[in-house]
Amino acid sequence: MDIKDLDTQSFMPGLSVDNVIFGFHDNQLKVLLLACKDGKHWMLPGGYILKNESVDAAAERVLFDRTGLQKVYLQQFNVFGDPKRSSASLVKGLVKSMELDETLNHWFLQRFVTIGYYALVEYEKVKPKPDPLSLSCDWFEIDQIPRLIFDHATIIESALTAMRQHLNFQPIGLNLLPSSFPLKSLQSIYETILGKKLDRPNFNRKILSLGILDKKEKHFTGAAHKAPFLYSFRKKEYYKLLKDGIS
Amino acid sequence: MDIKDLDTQSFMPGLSVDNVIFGFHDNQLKVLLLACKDGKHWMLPGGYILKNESVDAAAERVLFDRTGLQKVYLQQFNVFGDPKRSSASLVKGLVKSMELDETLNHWFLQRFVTIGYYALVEYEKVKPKPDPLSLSCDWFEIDQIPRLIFDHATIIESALTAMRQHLNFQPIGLNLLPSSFPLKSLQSIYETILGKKLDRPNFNRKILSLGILDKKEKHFTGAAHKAPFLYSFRKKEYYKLLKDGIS
DNA sequence: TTATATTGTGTCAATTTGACTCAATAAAAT
DNA sequence: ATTTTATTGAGTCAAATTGACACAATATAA
Repeated sequence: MDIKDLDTQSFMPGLSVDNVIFGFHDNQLKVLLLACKDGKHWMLPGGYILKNESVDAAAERVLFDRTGLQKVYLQQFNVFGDPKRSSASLVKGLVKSMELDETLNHWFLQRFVTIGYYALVEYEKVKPKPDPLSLSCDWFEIDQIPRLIFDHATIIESALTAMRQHLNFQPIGLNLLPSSFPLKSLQSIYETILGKKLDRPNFNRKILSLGILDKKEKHFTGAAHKAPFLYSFRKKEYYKLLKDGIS
Repeated sequence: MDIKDLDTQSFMPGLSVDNVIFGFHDNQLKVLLLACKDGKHWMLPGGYILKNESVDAAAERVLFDRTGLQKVYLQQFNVFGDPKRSSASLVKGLVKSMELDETLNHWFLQRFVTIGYYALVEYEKVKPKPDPLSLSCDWFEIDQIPRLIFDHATIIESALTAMRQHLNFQPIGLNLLPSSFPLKSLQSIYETILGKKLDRPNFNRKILSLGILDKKEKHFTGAAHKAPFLYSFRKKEYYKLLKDGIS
């Protein structure tokens, strides 16, 4: 997005998209956030919808602009349409800190309905880029989220709930893990999303029975224990399951 | 909605809600549709969002205006945001048939992103009321849907898919059936939504094990077979399951 | 050589599911 | 009055799945 486009009527008024971008690193689920220029708040990577652009394409564009990634799992999950979701006083502070042309104020001060998406991306492949309205772009552990603007904390909560439900009838992990990985990493993702510990033998049995994994070579981590086997996703079978649903 | 409000800037531009309202009658799942004034198309009950109204509230208002019902299950399920979802030529025909003031044309000719909701309502309680833009309001069997405008057929398909998935971890039926009903009616709802036949003994066992039903008196239908027992939902337990999810 | 941590396999009972059978019964047909 | 028909609801049983463990294998550190 280019700020100067805001007053040239390039975007649909009153509508935005916000992406909850999940990555996985150090056996932790992380979320990508942007630092507001007021130095006090963080926010979700979001943006507006071009007049001739589909809403899905806008979400993909925002994802690409912040991460450089394309063609990853990006799922619309909820619309946040409360007229009071952004407080006027906070917006005014933010707009002031952005030092924008006065004529742009009316854009930011309007009411926005935002469409929430969540994305699953490979942490290592992301090159976080702040947008023109923010100072920096960084990963945060899911249970150490800083102070967020508006209802963005609610949006993240809601994304987690949606993922938790999708997990029941969709495979997960292909866009979240590197091309090969130990089973334990996949289990940790499930545990973090579900918010509970899983029994390893039972998890392995279950996930292997889906027929979406290929066993590869052993991986010597240097740690003082048996080396785990690495696995990779069988993409064709994975996408088939994603489409048709589990069981 | 009052048509004259359209040019007084009462509504959020470019945004609408569309409700897929499901009812159940004659062992058939039905959808409530409105007849367009062009005499050729039908459409979903939809509307616009007041400047100071939440999106959910707008969907509730549309539902109430068409059915007279409030406080029923109404679930947001998807946003339809393709810029080409409404064809300009069709819109022009529709606007012409509505014989509106010329100044309103710009409202209908703009691009709309619509937020899809589906509702489950008790068929017998609905008093279908056409809106100011339509000729009539009627129920249609789910597999006998007439020609619809725009992407409304896709929206109905998508609502069914969403329901099918929700069925896996949510109870269903409370707002779709009268206060007491035979188990077979509930089974028929499940069968219609899932699009497949279910084994009666197994269905009964499963649904009764949820602990959300109270057995009531026998109901003599006048048919030449054993009279079925009626059941009613235990509302407290039903809503708890709706909130927490099944299993 | 032993200790430690973690992996992958194996077991087994409990639970759930799928595919059936069958007796009960409300009304119509004889 | 008796038989027939259609449908309900209970019961059975093997197969599949799940949950809760035990345990052997093994990569490195002590």
